[in-house]
Amino acid sequence: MSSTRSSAFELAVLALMADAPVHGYELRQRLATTLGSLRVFSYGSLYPMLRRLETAGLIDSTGELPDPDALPLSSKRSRVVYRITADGKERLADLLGDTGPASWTDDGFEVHLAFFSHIRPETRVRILEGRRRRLEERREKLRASLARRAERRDRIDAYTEQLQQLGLEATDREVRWLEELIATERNNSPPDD
Amino acid sequence: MSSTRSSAFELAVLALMADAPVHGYELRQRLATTLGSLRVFSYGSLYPMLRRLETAGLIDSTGELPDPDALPLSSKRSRVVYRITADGKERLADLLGDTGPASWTDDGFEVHLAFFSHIRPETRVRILEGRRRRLEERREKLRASLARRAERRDRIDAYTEQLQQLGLEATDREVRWLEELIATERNNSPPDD
DNA sequence: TTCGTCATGTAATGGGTTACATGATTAC
DNA sequence: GTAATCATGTAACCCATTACATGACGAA
Repeated sequence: MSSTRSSAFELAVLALMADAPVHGYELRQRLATTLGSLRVFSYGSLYPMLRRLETAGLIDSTGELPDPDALPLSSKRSRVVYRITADGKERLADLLGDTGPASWTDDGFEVHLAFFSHIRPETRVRILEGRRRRLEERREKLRASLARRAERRDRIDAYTEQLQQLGLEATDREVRWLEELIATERNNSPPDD
Repeated sequence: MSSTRSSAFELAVLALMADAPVHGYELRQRLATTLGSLRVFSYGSLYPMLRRLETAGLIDSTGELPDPDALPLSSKRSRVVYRITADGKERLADLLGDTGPASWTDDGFEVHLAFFSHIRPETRVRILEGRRRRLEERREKLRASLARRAERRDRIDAYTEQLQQLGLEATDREVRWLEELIATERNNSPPDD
């Protein structure tokens, strides 16, 4: 219910807050480094989002000071520090476990992956497989389209065909990439490390 | 001036209309087939867009009947048929020639490519090179990020690293794809055919 | 003292979607 | 006659961005 699909954003915020309490400004920096250029959120969307989350009881800002000591930037600047609540943690778990109806263009998967370490291994495999299924569907559509073109039953532009060819290769590569990740995951170890 | 970045949409509409007069409903079908799943526009955005274009004098709807004869679906259904104006053609030429500040995530390039046959060969090369430059920048950023990680100066998630690795490969492949297209274009012939 | 950056927010705008409303025509 | 699809539109909403407004603090 009420799953307003800014959920990737919400997921990222809650996940970062689950590690440690943060204030808005810091949160944005961390989002930028964690998500890379996957997605950049402006303050104009971040602060209203924090409001929403607090109203929903998923985070709260009552405790004002984040780290009393051991802080090099010990400043008394006005900050609003948020921490995740019990409800928020539940919501986070839901979001993390949800593969969603996400189409292959959604950055939902990428954001998910950025917080994969927060997820139980079985769930990880489920999510990876979901992504693979969607990519396989796309791959089939592209193959079908290219095949129709080859049979001259369809008239698409030569440039569009090149684009589809590139898309097909990329999709195929990502499917194989996912299969490697799934295999590694089933082997019970995260990639690398 | 006033380049409200729904220009990819505008470009597609004007380009299709430059081929032949169309009405809104048909336009949407054609957009869907021409652009594939690149981008799908709903009527809720298409009809207002047609209004805007007409107000701007880029298209006009005075001539109501598109094809008096030679029409299998000869129906008297109420239609508003639009044709491109002289101003509209000018605008289209501008849009087609513009590579824009488009970031690598923009679908502007893909839409452009879908109408590449409308563009003069030299301009095509310019656009392809622009895209290549942006991709090369992205490639360098990804390489730098991965290198930092390798030197342990940066701590990014293992999954994120995998994602960056995939992104790097995809970017690299697209650069090479572009180089082939550019070479073919310099050879003065469109790909395939 | 002035500039950068920390820090929080609001208002206006952009660019789109879904759902709704309406009705004619065609195929079964 | 009834369902699909052709055809045009509007209203409500969603999600996010840019630009603006404000102000404190630290460093040059």
